Amino acid sequence: MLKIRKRVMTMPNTTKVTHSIEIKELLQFADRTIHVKKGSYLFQEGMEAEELYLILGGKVQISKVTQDGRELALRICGENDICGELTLFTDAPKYLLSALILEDAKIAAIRKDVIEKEIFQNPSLAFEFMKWMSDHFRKTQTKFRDLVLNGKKGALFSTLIRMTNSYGVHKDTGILIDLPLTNQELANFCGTSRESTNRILNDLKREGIISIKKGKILIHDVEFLRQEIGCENCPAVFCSID
Amino acid sequence: MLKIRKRVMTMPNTTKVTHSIEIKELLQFADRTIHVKKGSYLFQEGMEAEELYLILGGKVQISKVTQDGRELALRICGENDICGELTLFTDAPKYLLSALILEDAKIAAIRKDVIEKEIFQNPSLAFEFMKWMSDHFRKTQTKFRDLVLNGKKGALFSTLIRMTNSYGVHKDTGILIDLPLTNQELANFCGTSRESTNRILNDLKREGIISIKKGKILIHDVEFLRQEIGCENCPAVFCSID
DNA sequence: AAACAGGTGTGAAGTTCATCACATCGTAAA
DNA sequence: TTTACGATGTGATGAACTTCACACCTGTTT
Repeated sequence: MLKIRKRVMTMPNTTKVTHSIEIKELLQFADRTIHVKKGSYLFQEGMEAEELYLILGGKVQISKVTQDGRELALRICGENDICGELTLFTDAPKYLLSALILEDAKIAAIRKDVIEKEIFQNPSLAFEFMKWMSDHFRKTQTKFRDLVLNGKKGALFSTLIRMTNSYGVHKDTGILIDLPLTNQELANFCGTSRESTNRILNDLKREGIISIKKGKILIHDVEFLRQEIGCENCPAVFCSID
Repeated sequence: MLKIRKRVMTMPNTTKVTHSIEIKELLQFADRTIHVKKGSYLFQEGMEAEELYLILGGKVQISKVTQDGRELALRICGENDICGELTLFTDAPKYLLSALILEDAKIAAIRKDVIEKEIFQNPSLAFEFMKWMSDHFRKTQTKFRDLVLNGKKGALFSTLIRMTNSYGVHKDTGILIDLPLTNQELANFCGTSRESTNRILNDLKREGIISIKKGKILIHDVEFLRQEIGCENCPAVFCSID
């Protein structure tokens, strides 16, 4: 049974702000464009890192695999997102995470040395890149807070809210998360077991907060989820999964 | 009772790398230098953010207070650390976190507009700043992993290890964390209750892993803590609390 | 010396969560 | 259609963690 905590009324989120106009400029420095099939890896943890990637289409999941075989999913990147960025500005050129293709993708590869040099010479690009890093950092930090402070239920609610901001499609009955997700995949984002995730989702279904159609989650009452985790309604740029 | 998991042998950490030589350059753009007393706040969540700060001496704890009054501690900054950086490159000029002075501090305040302009005009500074942001991001991300995947004990172990990297003083019996910390303060870093933290610390004492002298923790066996959380022995730049 | 305050130590009870075990469901292949 | 397989749903059990309650300890004030 869900316990609803009483909360002060909150303001609605602002709409999603993308950096696509600026970040897209990176495309001109691309070394090559590649097509990668669902199920394969764009890169894997420990691999020599010489490039970073700009997603042109498709979906890529960034995750970390632990020594004991568990997986912690961190992001799902789509069009105009950047990944492999963590290896920039460092002399240890190994990928720290793995990038699994969820949906056939078209990706521009940009050499690290090229982008580093370009950033160095182009203040405007440097500025945009810093802005992106800064936004990206806040996403991680707010997610951190949600997962650490609000237990496993908080982790799941936070993940769902973020997914609506990144991949939500507005319907008249609510917001559809346009990603095919299994319970296990969702659990990997929360650091929970598949069973716990399943139980919480079923509680939400019974309460009419969500429903599931063909493996995709439709959220009828996002506000409920927000209130449960004490959401401060930060702009959607800082509350997304990409 | 502690349960010791078997782990593969790991390599020792590299020594701490600081960015002080480069980041210190920011000092020339400082607007003013201020002295702040223990117990007061450098800034608080929600306050108008017009400056960021370079710590010249003393200690500052960065934390987030939740709606229901709990506190999540994120960093302890000391000499040459930067704080208030999250408000850069954004139009919503409010501090997102609070900065409590733990130890009388001398701090240089740098106006946001000045630093942004300077970064824009000085590629070398921009580059160093990005490097710093990038390192800082990885700290957060590895901490995230430790806290989400390894339970509350993992959170505490991770926090202790990070503290040895930031404020550890090598003694012949181990590494002394040179910070006066109460159980509650430590718990705030881990998202746990004071009691849980106390119990885990006492287990560690009984096993001879740590001992406590005058409110400061002396760690005899850091390697044990590392193995328990499946530490990958990343460089200390990415495994610290500052 | 007595009183006080903030921090520590610990049992007991209750909640949350992971794990195991197994039934069911839906879809795609044989 | 039957079989097979991956995903879902759910009880039971135990471990991890929080919460409450209170004793104790230590240094400081009166």
